[in-house]
Amino acid sequence: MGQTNPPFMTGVPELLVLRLLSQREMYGYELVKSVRVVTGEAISLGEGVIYPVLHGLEKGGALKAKRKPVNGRTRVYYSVTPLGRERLDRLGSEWDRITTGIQSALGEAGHA
Amino acid sequence: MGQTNPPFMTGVPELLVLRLLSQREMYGYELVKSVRVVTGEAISLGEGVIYPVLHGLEKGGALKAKRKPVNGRTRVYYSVTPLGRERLDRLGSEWDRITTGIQSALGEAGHA
DNA sequence: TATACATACCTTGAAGCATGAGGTATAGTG
DNA sequence: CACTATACCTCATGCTTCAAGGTATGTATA
Repeated sequence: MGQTNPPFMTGVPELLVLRLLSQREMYGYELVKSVRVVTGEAISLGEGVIYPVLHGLEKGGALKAKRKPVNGRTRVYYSVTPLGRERLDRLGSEWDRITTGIQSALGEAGHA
Repeated sequence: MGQTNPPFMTGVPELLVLRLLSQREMYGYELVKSVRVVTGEAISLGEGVIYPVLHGLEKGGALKAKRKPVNGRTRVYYSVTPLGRERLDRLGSEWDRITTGIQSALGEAGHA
């Protein structure tokens, strides 16, 4: 049944979604593919991850949704609100803080 | 009640514990303080995090425990087994893969 | 017509795992 | 005698990722 709690992934979907949407508005299905591209295929998020994150962020006021009918199908475009930008800033700082700390720990290369 | 699933921390305790123990054997209480030091105070893991990780890794054969009485108190020293080293390598690669991917995504600095 | 695949939205169950708080006990210090 | 440091431990909570499955339209293929 695969892995439900893969290492180092907690918070990553939210960070990536906020980051991508801070550059331009996108819809869920587009985000799924975009994440793969911008991470150089390193990270792949399924729709089962993206949509809940989108809904959660919207409910929290970090995103704004806008429905657009395109070719008979309906797309839901999301954009980042000012509150979402704050959240992105905070998450980004946290990301830096933690990766810097770990890099420092891993860098103590056997200088014994 | 604080945060139960803080961003970016999943898998981090295990990575740090394996990394520190790969350099020299240590006991739980010592690890708690060591993590703070080697991460430059960026990451602080409580005993409620360290001990379960230690027990899980030992049960999985990645660590070996050795009891030593010191000054009337008992210390449980842990060292990394060959299997633990493999696990550390795998976790380390995964860490690199993900951080590289995210850095790449974050680096797309508004070139719009 | 039927088949299949891409687009595009969605929900759900499972379960891992960090966290804080709390518990036990010994040694040393004021 | 109280308080702090050392040193071990367990537990409930609940967030969050994930795979799998569900609905529906458009388009290409045979």
